[in-house]
Amino acid sequence: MHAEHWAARVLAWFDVNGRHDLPWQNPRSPYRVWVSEIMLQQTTVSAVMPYFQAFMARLPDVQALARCDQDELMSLWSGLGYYARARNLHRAARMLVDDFDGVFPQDVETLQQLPGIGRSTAGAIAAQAFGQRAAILDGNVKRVLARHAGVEGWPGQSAVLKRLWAVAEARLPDTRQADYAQAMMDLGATLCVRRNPGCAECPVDADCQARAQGKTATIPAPKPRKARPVREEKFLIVRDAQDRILLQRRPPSGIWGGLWSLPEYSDHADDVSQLSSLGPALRHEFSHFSLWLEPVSAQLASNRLAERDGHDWHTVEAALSLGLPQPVRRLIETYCA
DNA sequence: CACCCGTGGTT
DNA sequence: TAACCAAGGGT
Repeated sequence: MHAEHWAARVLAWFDVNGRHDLPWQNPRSPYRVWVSEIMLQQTTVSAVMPYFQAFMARLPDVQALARCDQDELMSLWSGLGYYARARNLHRAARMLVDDFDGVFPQDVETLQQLPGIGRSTAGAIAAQAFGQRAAILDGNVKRVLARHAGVEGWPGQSAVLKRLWAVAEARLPDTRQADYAQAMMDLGATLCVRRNPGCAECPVDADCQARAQGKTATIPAPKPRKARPVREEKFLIVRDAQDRILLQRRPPSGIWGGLWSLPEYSDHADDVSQLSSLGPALRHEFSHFSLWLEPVSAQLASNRLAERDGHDWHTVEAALSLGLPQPVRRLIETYCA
């Protein structure tokens, strides 16, 4: 496989069939590419689109992001999930302003030292924002290369991953780095999809190993799944004399880190005098467990809970403008509005 | 390496 | 419905 023969076919396909109108492509700046790459981790373009637009309208450059406060950032990220990404984005912005004079580094090694930027994201920024000859290896590219080169096994295994990186590096062209990176992702996202790939329209179908061996359904191998434990928790809806609700800021790391949420009964059993169910439990899926959220109206035994650090009364309207986890937002909309 | 970390859409 | 899937990185 000659790199230029490979890339020429991919790029020719991209020119006709690729995505050229994504919000972060025009205008394309290092800041916009960076934010989009972080937002797009583990999710889909359609989910990111509205978040990206709102984010850019409010925080148009790295300086604005660096000086934005945590609550506003979490409000902008609320509902997008994986909130550590937002916290890392914030930290990286302050590093860029403080240590890099607000100017993005252009090389993969330095980019990778910023929190939230791993090898693939560093490659994506280097290639797309700066035209560097850098490989990316996100889920799309893994699928394309694993199939075409016939690399079997689950890409989470280090040996498989290592082979895929080697293939990715070996096939880099000498020109059009930004287009090539986008082309590979587009090929994976629109044609070389997980199920029922569009091999008939594929520009590299002729020498695809998985295609030749009838293995497109098994390459790449899926991640081995484990059973998800199920947990349940009573979420407390407590009102004060002005009909405000009690919220608590969650710890800075862990599930929903840094977001505002309803107090949970298991944390505050001693402070609650009366409980009454408000409705059916709401099921929420995390990547590694399931949670039943039980909406419960509660009376406080004393005002000790409300006076704790990180606890505050909010009107329902103010609460809904905060950075809330999606199921908590749903509970408040359903039972407080 | 195993686990942690969300959410919405499909099958 | 449960399972699976979608532009990963941190610990």
